[in-house]
Amino acid sequence: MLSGKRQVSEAIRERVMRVVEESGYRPSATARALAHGSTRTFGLVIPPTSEHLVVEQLRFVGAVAEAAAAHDHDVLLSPSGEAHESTFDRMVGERRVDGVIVMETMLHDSRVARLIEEGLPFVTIGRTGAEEAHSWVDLDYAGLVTEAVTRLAALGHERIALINRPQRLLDREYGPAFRALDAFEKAVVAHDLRGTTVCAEDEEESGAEVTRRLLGALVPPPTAIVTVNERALDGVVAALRSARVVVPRDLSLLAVTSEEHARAHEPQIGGADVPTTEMGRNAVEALLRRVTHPEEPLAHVLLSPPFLPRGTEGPAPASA
Amino acid sequence: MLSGKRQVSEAIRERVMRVVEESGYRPSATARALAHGSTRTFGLVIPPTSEHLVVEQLRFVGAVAEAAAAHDHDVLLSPSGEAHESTFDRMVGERRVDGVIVMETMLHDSRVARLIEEGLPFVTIGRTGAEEAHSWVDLDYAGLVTEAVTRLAALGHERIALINRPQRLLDREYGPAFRALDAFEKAVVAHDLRGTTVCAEDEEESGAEVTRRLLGALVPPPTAIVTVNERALDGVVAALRSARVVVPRDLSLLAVTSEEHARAHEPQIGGADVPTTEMGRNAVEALLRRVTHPEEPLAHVLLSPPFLPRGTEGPAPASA
DNA sequence: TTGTATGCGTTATCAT
DNA sequence: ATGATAACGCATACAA
Repeated sequence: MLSGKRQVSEAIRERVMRVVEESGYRPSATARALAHGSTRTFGLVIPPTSEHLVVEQLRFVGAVAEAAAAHDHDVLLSPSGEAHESTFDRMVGERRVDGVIVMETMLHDSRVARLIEEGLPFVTIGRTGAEEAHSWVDLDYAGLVTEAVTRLAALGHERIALINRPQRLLDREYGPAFRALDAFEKAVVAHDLRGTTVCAEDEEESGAEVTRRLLGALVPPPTAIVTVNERALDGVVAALRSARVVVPRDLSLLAVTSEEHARAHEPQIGGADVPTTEMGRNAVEALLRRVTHPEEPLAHVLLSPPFLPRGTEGPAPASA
Repeated sequence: MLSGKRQVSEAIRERVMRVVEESGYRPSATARALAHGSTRTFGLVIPPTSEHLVVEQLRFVGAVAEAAAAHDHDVLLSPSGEAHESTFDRMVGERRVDGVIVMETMLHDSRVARLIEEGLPFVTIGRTGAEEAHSWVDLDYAGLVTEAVTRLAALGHERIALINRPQRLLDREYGPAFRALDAFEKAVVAHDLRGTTVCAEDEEESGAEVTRRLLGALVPPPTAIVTVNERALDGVVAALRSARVVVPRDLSLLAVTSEEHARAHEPQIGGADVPTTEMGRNAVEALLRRVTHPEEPLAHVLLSPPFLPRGTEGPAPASA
């Protein structure tokens, strides 16, 4: 009972503190966890490295670790993917953690099912199909894509392309890819435009390749591109430059990507930020509430960062 | 004693297994850790997110998590930096882990001192000044930079620039930055060349800015650039393109960076790979040996990936 | 081969 | 206000 939960006289308190100082005593986290029933540790399920990890995700991992540290909690990593299922299994089965944050949540997610079954508190990054049933923190991809299309429509664009995340993620019903596609198609119909949607891998070369295809195969080509694929964006910019397509004179370009990444380009790419730090902080705090106050309502945090024009959107060029 | 350490008759084994199945029993990791004295967990000290994290580092974190998982171990994150010292303190002080992997090791590193003091097994990524005193996994930056300079000298280059990691890391005596600089200066002298060394932040814009300075301020400008700064490389390439400098016709460019990153450029950048996966695996296995066989010699793993020319090095242009 | 008791280092609950 | 003691859930050593 070293940690001040008891009424202690000043004298004895002094004495104890002195001994603690001198002997360099530190309580054992393991023993405390066993006795107290809480590990002061959160699990973080990260995407497999076999897929291309993006800077956004790294920043998020760091943000979670730092936010957890701010609340005196540690973070236990659990790589997901076929080969590493056992880690997740250990984490939840052996109760190594008080709660879990799940990255790259799918609309139908087996990990979420397992967590519900085990009754372990958790927060997902991105919503599942049963979004009312658990806490989540998500980015409003649908709203942001809709806004992008609306802006472009207002500027007179009639042919717009969406460069989405990898097809594999769409197939596995990855929320952001799924919702971006859905919102894009609806917005295109609403504004009576011609929309094209393509997937690119999370890598530059794929983004470049897809862009070349958009410019070459489509007749006439789109006058604006919207993308939610951070890594592909680099390739898009490179391909446009190679093709001597000047932004925004010949083509408008908007992206949902981390602000740091958007501003690293020349010109800086307009669009909305993926606020990784804020998402990490929100996730940790939501999880903490689930753990300490299970009776409180679930947290549903839908972040909608402002759209920042940075000069990469302009009026549609006179038709070809 | 569920885990096969005891001689059990087949009959009772069956019975136990059946009950385990039916009741969904799972041993508690915490209780086991307390009784057995080992947590089956490794700590991983990551750089602060306030600095620009690079893809290399993210891949390394993932690689460590996956390598640890392959040996039935989990990974506990510890963000380093002023504000988060408490996390590290908890990790080692309260013995939440069996061992620690330290990223971004400095030549004089307080965390290493602490770990030695505590007698906790650990492996550093990069060497400290007392490299014989502990296990480490490092990349041979000195050797790779030397090879780059030697190659360029053989091609007739006489003015070569090194774009290093941020000045801040040099000031704090960060090994890779330190050794790259040292090796560069020695190689330049050995081949009787004119060398220029500059630091760039870990971001594109800084790389571009530094490159513009090299091309503009130096008269005559260098005919070759060597860099160990992954993020700055993007800026270097962009600045060269803007300045209409054609690689390798006008200038040779070599980089030590992750292969994935080097190949994402057009043209692909020649140089040496930063083998993050291999480093992660080596670090985990070295740490595992320290934990299980403390009497065995320390592991000193110096990785020296092959230099891969990819067409960005050519003969020195006829002098201006 | 099998049952039983004690210890791991805390927290929490009793009496005092 | 303080001291003693029982859990916490498992491993291990010792009896049986």
